[in-house]
Amino acid sequence: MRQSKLFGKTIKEAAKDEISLNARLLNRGGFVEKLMSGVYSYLPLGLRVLDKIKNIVREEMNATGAMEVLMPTLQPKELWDETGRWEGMKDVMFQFKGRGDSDIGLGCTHEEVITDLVRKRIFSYKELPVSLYQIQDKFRNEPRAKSGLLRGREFWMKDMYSFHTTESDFEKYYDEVKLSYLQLFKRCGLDAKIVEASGGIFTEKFSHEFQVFCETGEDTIHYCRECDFAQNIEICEENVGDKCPKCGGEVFESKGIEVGNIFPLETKYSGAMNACFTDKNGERKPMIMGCYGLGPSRIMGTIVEVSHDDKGIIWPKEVAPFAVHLVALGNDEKVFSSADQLYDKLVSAGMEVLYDDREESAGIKLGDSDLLGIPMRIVISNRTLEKNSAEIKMRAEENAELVELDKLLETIKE
RNA sequence: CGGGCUGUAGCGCAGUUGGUAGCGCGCAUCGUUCGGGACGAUGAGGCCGGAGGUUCGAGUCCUCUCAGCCCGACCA
Repeated sequence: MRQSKLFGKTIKEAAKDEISLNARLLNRGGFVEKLMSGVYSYLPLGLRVLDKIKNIVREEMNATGAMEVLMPTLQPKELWDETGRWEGMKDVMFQFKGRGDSDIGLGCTHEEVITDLVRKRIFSYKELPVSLYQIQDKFRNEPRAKSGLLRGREFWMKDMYSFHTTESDFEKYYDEVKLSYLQLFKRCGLDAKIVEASGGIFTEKFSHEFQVFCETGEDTIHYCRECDFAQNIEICEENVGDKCPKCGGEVFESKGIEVGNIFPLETKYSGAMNACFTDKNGERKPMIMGCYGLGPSRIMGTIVEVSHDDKGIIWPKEVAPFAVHLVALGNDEKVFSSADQLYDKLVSAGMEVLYDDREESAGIKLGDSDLLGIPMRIVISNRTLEKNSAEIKMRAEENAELVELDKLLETIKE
């Protein structure tokens, strides 16, 4: 991609009413643009990042044996009346009239729809277990949208639902998804910790949150550094400094951003909606369910919160909008023709390259490059051409190295 | 939903006791620059968030309203 053609250029000063760091950097870099409170457009750069995150999520969910589906955003009141949640969720769900007197809601979660889908298609224990997920825009009329991409009214969510014949089969899958989540967060450059939390309206049991420790998080976690004990303070009985109930170590506190949350649903929805299967003995039983949520757009914001410096974003390799930022410095024909050639070579070698071919000053280009946070930067200038070399810099590493142009491709491919 | 702050050019801001709107950045054109947000010149760009009121006259005063941000409450 030639930067001169890229829609969404950088801006120097962020809008003053964007206080949150992720929103400021993403807005300045031309990744997102706010339309209204909690509602953002994704520009080409931002969409690339979002898509990379979604694809990581896809790969990891598929690896658990789950299958991707896509359910509607428009949903009829009648379905939600089966669980009583049309009334129960009217504060958070956008609800309005369709044709005639029909009531329609915008999807804020999909338990009702998925349960309806599965009860229409699955009848026997032979067809279970099954796990289905979707990656979709969700709508919630948040009382207070805030913190840029972290809490929006329209946002991206991956929601997965699994259906099982037995509690033990469910538990086995639930644990598998836990590991899968840890793996996908790691690939996104996030160090997420599993935290026990309230089951909310879903379950009497604990749910499990995936928390990224970060000062700007809105959750507070009590945890032990010696073992894996960690609880959201909304359910935690231990205070800071108390003994860890699991290993006797000390309890610490941290703020956290909840990037994922998984729940044992048991038969709450299958029971209410009559989603049953026939077992070996010919008995009809409600399916045992789990649900597994995470937010790709919130992950994107979280990455920025935890991975940046004073000059801009530092994208982890797997989610970066481009692998390489090729920057031509100095508006000199020789520089541009060399950079053009290198760009063509890199692209034909399959590299994802953003090529800054703009006629801008060195300061602007390098500053923008810092802001955009692409992991590897290759600089071509008169200075480097004299040495028949390019300067390669990894983001967040101070020292740049000079590499001969001819050997550059091999260097990058490693 | 309570509390606080803010709405003036695309963005950041100034605008005095009420007298008819300005600066910086950005944008356009020209010239000089070219490894850390260079410089000069010229130019375009405004329903002062909206409605009502006070006044000879409102960006400025009053009332209402809408929007955004922050702190709470909420968070399926």
